[in-house]
Amino acid sequence: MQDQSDQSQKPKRRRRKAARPAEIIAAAMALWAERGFAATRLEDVAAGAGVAKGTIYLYFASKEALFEAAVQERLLAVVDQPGLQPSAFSGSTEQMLRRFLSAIYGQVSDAGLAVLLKVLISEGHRFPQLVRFYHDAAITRIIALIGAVLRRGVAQGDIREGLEALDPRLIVAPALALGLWGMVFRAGPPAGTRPAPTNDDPGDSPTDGPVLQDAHRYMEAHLDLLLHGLLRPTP
Amino acid sequence: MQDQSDQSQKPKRRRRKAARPAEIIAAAMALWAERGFAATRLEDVAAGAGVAKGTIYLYFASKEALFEAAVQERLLAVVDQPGLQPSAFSGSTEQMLRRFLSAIYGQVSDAGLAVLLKVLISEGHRFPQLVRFYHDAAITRIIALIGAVLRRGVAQGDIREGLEALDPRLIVAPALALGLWGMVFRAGPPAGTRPAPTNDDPGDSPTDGPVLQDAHRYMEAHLDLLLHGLLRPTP
DNA sequence: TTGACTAATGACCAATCAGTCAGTAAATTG
DNA sequence: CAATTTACTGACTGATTGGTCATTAGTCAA
Repeated sequence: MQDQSDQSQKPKRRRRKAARPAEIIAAAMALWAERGFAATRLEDVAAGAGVAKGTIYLYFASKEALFEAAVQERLLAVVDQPGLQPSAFSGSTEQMLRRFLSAIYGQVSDAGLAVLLKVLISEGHRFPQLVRFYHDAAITRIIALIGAVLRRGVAQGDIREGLEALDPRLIVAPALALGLWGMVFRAGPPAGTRPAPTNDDPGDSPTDGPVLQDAHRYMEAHLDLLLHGLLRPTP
Repeated sequence: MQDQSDQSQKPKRRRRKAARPAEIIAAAMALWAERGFAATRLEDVAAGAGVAKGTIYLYFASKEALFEAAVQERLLAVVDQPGLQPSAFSGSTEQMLRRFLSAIYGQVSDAGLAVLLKVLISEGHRFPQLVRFYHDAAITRIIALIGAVLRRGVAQGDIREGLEALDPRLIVAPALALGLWGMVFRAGPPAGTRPAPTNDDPGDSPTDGPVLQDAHRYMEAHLDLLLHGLLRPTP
């Protein structure tokens, strides 16, 4: 224990009404990322945010409401990303796609969005209205954006005809998959949790390295694959 | 289910040691699919399987063990899929890829695998050894398979040079994304965002598994995108 | 300084649920 | 047809945790 004999600073409680909600959401998301939604106790969220459990209920009506608030807050940030604005429609198809994918990968490799995705995937049934909101606010918008990029590319003569109607999910899928991959395989057990400390094989499979590091390379490969496909140009 | 109205009048209990485990796993997976792992009570699993809760513990040591058994059983079935055997290495790149993707989509659009994926994504932290098993038994193998297809395609002159080292996850990602998409949005919002459904083209894949109609079109688009990319061939 | 207001607390409550086990009844054996 | 075995049952329990609320204390206007 450090001394707090100093009479003045550091009161045990502080009233910071404005800052609490964001802090609580941040703490909650950090815990959801590592333990999942159901397994995260509200008491731990409180501890992480430096408040007591009751305080959470001053700002959020329930555990579900806390998650809904997190999605709301986070999703708007995603959609307002500069690379996902209509201003992204300019230049060559490659430029448009690169701008778009950069924005998407930026969000997806950020832990924040991946956490919400993870919870939505596993616990979505509990939040039907939230799934709907997510669908309307994010999915629909992103899909429309990709559709626009495709249509513009075709109009410009860059993209093969007929691909205006390509399912836009095919374009984003690798980015989503990368984010989820990171959540599932990121740094297995922290070596303290498992009672079996048998130092196994080096486990340096080339495919599950540090995700953040080669996310950029992955994205470049993704872009190249999108643009040119696998086949080599016929002479 | 038919009830046997034979000489014996339907005893309240029946002893069917051999059939219980599979029935329990099936009931559990059905519930996990709709409610998730944590939210599924063992009592409901028991009801779904037509047994009492205690019976589950005759066959599985714990709730976790039940999930592990489900993964084990299901994963081996996936990997033993004919399209995922070394015999898939023959013919043109398009043939190889089509065979491979058919197998993958067949598994992914089957509810069984998607459920396990869903639980692994959300609850993976609880099953580190299971994540490892999954990684070793399925991921590594599938990734190696794709790597082989790529290398062979390059050797045959079909695939652009340099793509031997393409991250194989880029190839499977759209399939996984489709499976998860189905889990999150199934019975969700109506597809107002999808392009016009041009329904025709009876799914006449000869040896494919049961791929749903929508998934089939998605897969064909995926394959086309993989092979040719977006750009139109330069004249 | 004081009093009023209210943010913040944490002990407590009630509900949930994984896991247990003494007992029951279906099969099997002699 | 007992006697024996064992698959099966379901009421029970102990631990966990979402949510409550009477109490405490930080803040500020008068």
